This record gives sequence, structure tokens and C-alpha cells, in this order.
Amino acid sequence: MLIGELSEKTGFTRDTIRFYEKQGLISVGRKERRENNYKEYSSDTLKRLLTIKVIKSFGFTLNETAEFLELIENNRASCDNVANKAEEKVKLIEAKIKELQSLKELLVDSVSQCQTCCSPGSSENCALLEVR
Amino acid sequence: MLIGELSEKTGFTRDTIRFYEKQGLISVGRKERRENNYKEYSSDTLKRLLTIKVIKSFGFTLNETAEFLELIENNRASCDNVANKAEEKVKLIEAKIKELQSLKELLVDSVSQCQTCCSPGSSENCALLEVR
DNA sequence: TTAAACAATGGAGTATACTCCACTGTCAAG
DNA sequence: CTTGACAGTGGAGTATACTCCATTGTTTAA
Repeated sequence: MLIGELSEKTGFTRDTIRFYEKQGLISVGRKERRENNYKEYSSDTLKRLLTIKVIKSFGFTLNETAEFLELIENNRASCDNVANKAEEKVKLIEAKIKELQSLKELLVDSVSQCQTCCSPGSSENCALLEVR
Repeated sequence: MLIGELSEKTGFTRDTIRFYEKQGLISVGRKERRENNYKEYSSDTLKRLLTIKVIKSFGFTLNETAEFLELIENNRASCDNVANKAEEKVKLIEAKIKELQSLKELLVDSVSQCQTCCSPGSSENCALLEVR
């Protein structure tokens, strides 16, 4: 199929598919062309792109996705391997959540301080922005 | 003071200070130069950079920081204004946390499915990466 | 036939926040 | 005097994931 059809079937834009091709996530051999030089994308490529979509939906980056794809290609994407990577990602997410929680608390504290640090309607700049 | 001293006092690198200057977050007038053309940074600039540091520590972007700085310059950085912006940021953070929680759950669910979708030691690729 | 859509390629831009590089000039210490 | 650190400027790169632009060629439908 041509890139337009592939785009339709995968939900990725043509440009994104071209980008992935450039990044090496998918490939089209020189021989896989029509007479007019248009690239003929195989159903394997379609499947691969849909797999990419799944992996990305788990929050993995393109680089990480590429790693998964390599495991799949080598038939080494076992549940162990996948679960390990997923657990690592879970840890990163937990850390990020923690970080955001801290930031949120800092902001909430700041806001509540803010409601007491100036008299209402005061035209002074907020003391919270002052150097600490 | 020269940029090296300013860098030391603020914790920002020289390059970062130059970057902020280029972005317009701080400025040095043509007249504020030494005879050798070295920029003379005022204590006001020092204070401004330290304020930038505070605002950034609240999780605001450089663009948002610039908005705050403008409010401060115009003596309009009242507690109301600041609190409003902080509350907006809190909402964004809450949304992001929610998003990350969902992703985490998806991954945790996937991992636990992973432990039942293949028999131990199986050499098959994990079915979780299959198209859904 | 014509115009629009589609395909290809190469290159650059977007957003964000820096960071590095190359080069020239100045200053300070050995 | 010499060398290394510091200052200036302009330009480009890094990371990430696209997205847009310009141009040329092909196909399709009116």
C-alpha cells in the first residue's frame, strides 16, 4: 500500500511515517517500490507501526520503542523483558508524580501564604516572588 | 559586576545569563559597559535573576516567568495576580499527575497481565505488544 | 486538458531551555 | 613576555517528536 493508505490505517500522518522511516523505526527497501518510484509499504510495516503505536501508548519514547522493536525482531520480547522495562517505566512515573506533588504542595502553600502576606487590595508586589 | 560574579551569585551559568539576556529576561544598556566593553551588571539585574530563580522554582516556564517579571515591573504583581497564576499552575500539575497515574495503572495492569499471558520461560514475544 | 491530490526528496522550523563552539579581545599572574 | 582565564559576539547543537516548506514528478477526476 501507499503511504496515504498506511497513514489512514495507522493514524500517523504521512510526515510522521516519513520521520519514523528516517529514524529507522520502519524501513522500505529499494526494491519495494512501484514503477513510478512510489514506496510500497507492506502489511508487515503496517503491523510494525501499529505495534509502535501500542508501545508509545505505554509512555515509552521513540528510542525505547526502537529497543522494544529490536527485541521483537529477535524474538526476545519475552514477558520478562517487557515486564522489566514496564516496571522501570513505572518507577520513573512514580518519581515524576512525586516531584509534581512536591511542586504542587509548594504552590498551594505559597498561595495560602499569599492570602495572608498582603492586605486585600494591596498594590504592593507579592512578597512571595521576593528573593528567599 | 561582571558576568562571572553574577554567575557565581545567582547559580546560573554565564551561558544561561547570556541566553536570558538574549531572550529579554534581563537587559544591559549600551551605557552600562566598562571602558573595555565588558558589561557591567547592576545589583538590580542580580536581584532580577534571583527573582527568576524563585519563579522558575515554582515550575513556571521562561515565558511565564517573563510575564511575572512584567507584572513586577509595573507594580502589578499583587497577591491576587500571583495567586491566580499559581492556582492555574496547580491545576495543570494536577492534570499531569492524573495523566501519569492513568499511565502508571495501565502499565501496572499490563505487567500483571504479563505474568499470566505467557508461561514462565516462554520464548514467545509478549502478547501485550501485539496490536489491540 | 487542467487542476488538485498524492508521492518523493531534502531542508528547515517549532517548542523549551539551555549548552557548546569558534574566534577575537582583555586582563592578570607567573 | 607568555599563558591561561575571562569577557564579548555570533552561530549552531542537544534532546524529543514531530511539522512545515519548496520543489519535482505522478495520478486522478472533472
